[in-house]
Amino acid sequence: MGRAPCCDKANVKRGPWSSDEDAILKSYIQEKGVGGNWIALPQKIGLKRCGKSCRLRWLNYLRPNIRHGGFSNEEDDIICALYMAIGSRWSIIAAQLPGRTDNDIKNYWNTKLKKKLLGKQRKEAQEAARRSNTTNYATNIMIKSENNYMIPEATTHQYSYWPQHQLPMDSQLPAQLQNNLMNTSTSDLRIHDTISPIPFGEQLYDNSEYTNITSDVSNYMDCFQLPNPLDFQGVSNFVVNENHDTSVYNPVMNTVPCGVDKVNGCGGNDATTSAESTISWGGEMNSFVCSPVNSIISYDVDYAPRGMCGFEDQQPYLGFQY
DNA sequence: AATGTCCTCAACCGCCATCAG
DNA sequence: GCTGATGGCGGTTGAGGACAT
Repeated sequence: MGRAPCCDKANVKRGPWSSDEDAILKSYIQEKGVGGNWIALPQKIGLKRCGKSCRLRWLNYLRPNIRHGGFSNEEDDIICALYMAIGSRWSIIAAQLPGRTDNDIKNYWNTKLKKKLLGKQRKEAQEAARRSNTTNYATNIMIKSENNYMIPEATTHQYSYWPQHQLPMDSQLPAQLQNNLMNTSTSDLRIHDTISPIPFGEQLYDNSEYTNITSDVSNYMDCFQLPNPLDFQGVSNFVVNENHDTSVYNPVMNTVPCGVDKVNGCGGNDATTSAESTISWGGEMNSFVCSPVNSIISYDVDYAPRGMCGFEDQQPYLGFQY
């Protein structure tokens, strides 16, 4: 037996709101507030609407200071960066864009931004294919470009994307890691010893229950104003960039903290957590870490998202450092 | 002008989390 | 701890407008 509906569907009006209905709802809420009960509200003010519908109408349209349409390039960047980091958690993304609603951002992404980025990616992929001197650091390395987001097309219903940048091999990459990367085949790179020690991280792989990195993860979560760090209960195996000041996280400045995924029991249905499905893992991932965007190294082992480090079948993916 | 197709976005649906009793 | 009510959210739908033929 399913749940009882929140309202009597036969006796509620559906479809677009009239200006009269808007006026009634708006004036009441502005004067008296919601009163903590959306379900009871429509009856109280004489609207033949479902309480949920009232709530949606208020939040997405009638609420003061709502902006519609006309997304700026800066907003595009923020949406892209956040989508990249946390996936389709529109409410969190909306919280970073004053005046924008999650519904608006979701619509904007689905109808425009995704296509825009895909188109750009196709173009760049074609250009890159023409360049015979493209440098591959690994057999599955992604095509590089400058300062652009890219969306892997071989994803399912959602897209991941990642800004692509030239690997700063000469100056920023620690010498040992440079050697490891240049002298190691792709398959070897899946052995975590190859990329150990991690220059900035504390612990690449530890199958123990938790690590002291969990608190750092919580800090990252705070950056995104995630309401409940326990969503990420079980997170461990994290590489944390100690030089990355989470307090100044700014998508526009290309500093992306990390995303997380549940660690244990990641397979099967559990593998469809928001972050994971969004990023479209190729395999079962235990965790991942994003490095600052402007110094990504792009590997794509088993379709792992680029510029990240993860674990599959208890084996770490290759790294991403700079 | 008529028709078909595509696009946009407001609104709905259903699931999950939270909370009170 | 259990249950039902409610809130919150992401995915999806479909009406209507824009555009193409």
